[in-house]
Amino acid sequence: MRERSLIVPRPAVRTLTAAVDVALLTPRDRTLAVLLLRADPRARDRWMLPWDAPRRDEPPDETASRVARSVLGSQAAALEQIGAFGDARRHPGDAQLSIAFVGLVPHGPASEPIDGAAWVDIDQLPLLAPRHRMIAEAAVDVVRRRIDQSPLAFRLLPPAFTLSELQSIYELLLGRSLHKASFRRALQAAFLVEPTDEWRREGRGRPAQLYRYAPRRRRGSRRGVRFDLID
Amino acid sequence: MRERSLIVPRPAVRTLTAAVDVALLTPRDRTLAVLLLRADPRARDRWMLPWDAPRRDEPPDETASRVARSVLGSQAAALEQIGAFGDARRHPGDAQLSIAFVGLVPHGPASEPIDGAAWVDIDQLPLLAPRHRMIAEAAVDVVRRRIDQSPLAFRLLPPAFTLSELQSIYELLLGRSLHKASFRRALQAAFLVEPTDEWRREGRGRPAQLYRYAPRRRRGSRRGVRFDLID
DNA sequence: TCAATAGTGTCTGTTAGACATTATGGA
DNA sequence: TCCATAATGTCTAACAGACACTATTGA
Repeated sequence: MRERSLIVPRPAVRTLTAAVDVALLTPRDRTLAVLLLRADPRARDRWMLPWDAPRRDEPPDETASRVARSVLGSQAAALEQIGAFGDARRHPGDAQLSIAFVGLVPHGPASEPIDGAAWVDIDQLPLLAPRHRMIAEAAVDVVRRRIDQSPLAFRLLPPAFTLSELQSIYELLLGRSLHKASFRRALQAAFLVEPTDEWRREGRGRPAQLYRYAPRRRRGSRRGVRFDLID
Repeated sequence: MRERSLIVPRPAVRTLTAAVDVALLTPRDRTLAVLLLRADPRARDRWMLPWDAPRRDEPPDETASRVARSVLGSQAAALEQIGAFGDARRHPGDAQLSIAFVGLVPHGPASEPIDGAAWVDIDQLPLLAPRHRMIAEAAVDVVRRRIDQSPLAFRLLPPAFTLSELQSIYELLLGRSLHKASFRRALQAAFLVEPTDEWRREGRGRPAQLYRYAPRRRRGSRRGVRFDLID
């Protein structure tokens, strides 16, 4: 049967044009916003995601964090790869392949973008290259899907936050409202946060205690399969 | 502030060498096995994942299914992208960038590989290029993480299967044993399978009814956040 | 008959979700 | 005082997990 192994000859690599594209997300009002750059200083209605080509021998994740730093300033967002996109959809630099990353940015003064950039509501994307629109939507998708598996919500909040703010983030990402008492019970059981001795008052109502993210132990979670399918 | 926008000049793409690497997984005994090819007909102890370069204008997922077909025959495995790997770890074709895919193959006669290929226990990987070892491990990781979010288990089984087989797959992927009655209750509540009127007897013991995958409705699953963290 | 596996009924401790109540601020 | 928000206590239905039991085959 040696002939059959000839079906798979030793392959050789090919070159293609590649770019690293970054979708930075932040909570804004009641939805998520993505950071866009003007694609052209003269065209005021064409936008793009921050992106760049990898430098020589630069791994994609380093390219991504370099791109994120260049638009957010020194602050380094926590980036995660979404995947590689290489179909016919057009990229603003006509890259054949896009390596896409998503980053979560806490809402606040640190998230002020540079000139020429703007936070845009994810449900109201302007004119974007098809590849970039696809990546922006995939970024939201990835975050929504991983929210219950890793502590992503805390990356969208400043170091100190109220439990109501935390719950809002979860509701934003899950796309549904949660029961307050249950939410706090689950939070307490998970040992994810600890209270500070600060309180915040805003407007009327009782002031809220501030908490910080302080994961103390992984919950055993020795439970059966739940079959909570998404698709 | 027009000067600040100069910090982000319009980027240009670069070319790099790329490959599409495929990790095909199948259940085997009590663990997962990955399909490996001999890296060199003369070297009997050097192996590699199936891979190839994308053809001109061929999207990565098409390259991946082409590679999968070439080693599995006509059968098309359900492939999913793992991500792009581009660090210094060496690739057998010295590709700078790997676009990695994972595919799930049901155990059975259809999974017989071509000559020069072999299913290898995932815990006993032989000598592999570092890039490929990384991809193989990431493939298992991805599958384990998504098992409770999508019906991956059914892709590792033939169209008709017993509930004990299904439970074994879940136990294999979750890495722990499940309670039989609870497992079946959860399965029934999820409306994922339906019984056929066939039964299978093997060796001693009562014959098992065969089921087929037939998702009928998405379970409401309107439950609070569980905070079942993985990391 | 025994051994082995499939499949089901029942009980119990846990918990998600609902509801109500108290606490504490501003207007 | 009234209203708004935070925070917590209690109840209940649902459910995960444990156990026991029946069912059906081969040896």
